[in-house]
Amino acid sequence: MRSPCPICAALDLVGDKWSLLIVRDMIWLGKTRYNQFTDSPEHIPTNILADRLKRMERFGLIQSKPYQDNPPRHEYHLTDKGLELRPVLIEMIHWANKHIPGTITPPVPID
Amino acid sequence: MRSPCPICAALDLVGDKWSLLIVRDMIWLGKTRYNQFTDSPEHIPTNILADRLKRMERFGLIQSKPYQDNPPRHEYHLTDKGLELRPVLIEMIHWANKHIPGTITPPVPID
DNA sequence: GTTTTCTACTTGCATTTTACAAGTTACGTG
DNA sequence: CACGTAACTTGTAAAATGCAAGTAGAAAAC
Repeated sequence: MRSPCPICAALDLVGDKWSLLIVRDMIWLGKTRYNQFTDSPEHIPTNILADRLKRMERFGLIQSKPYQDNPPRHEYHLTDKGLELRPVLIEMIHWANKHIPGTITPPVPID
Repeated sequence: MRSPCPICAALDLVGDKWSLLIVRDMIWLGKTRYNQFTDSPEHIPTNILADRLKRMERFGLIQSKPYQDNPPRHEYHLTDKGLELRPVLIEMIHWANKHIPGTITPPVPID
């Protein structure tokens, strides 16, 4: 930890360009599998996705459950800790819709 | 822009480990000068600080005002666009205080 | 029943970003 | 006039990111 500041601590976990987009896909689009995340319009690189899924599981934001044995495959689901990032994302949506032209209010209800 | 998604657009501006810490210092600690930011407990590297101040000004999150001519020095102040990141930060504080042990509720009132 | 496609990754490598240390420039103090 | 301070800049090593290609097994297509 860089400091005991809660904002700093949060940024240590999700302060990058990709983690919160994965959370977004899980919360509002119900995505759970590898391919579904790579299909998103931002086109996350596959090595970054693999890394973030591992990282987020290590941090307790998501949990992976195997859904077949051979070859081993898993689905990724948000834990409570991950799910509760939702208010943060909602405020980011409000802010961006107000201040960044060209952003589109999501077609799904956000709250 | 990677996509018109508001969350993605917000992350393109502040999706890194340092920008929001500078905003935090401005909102709750009233910091405006270079040295004040380097004094924070996270110890931002000076080149990163210089880069972020320029970047955030380019994005319209802050505005720099000269307060002396020779040598040229400026103070940095949040614009409305920057100030309104406050609800995002507040949700991050709530989240971290609940889910990351060792974080300390800030000594200043957050809302 | 073999070739092709699909899923879920991993690997290699070039580019970019970050981190740390040291240097610079002009002013302010004793 | 030596010394400290504010606000940077520069150099360089380390880490993160991005892109393309490769892989292994299963399922689908022909």
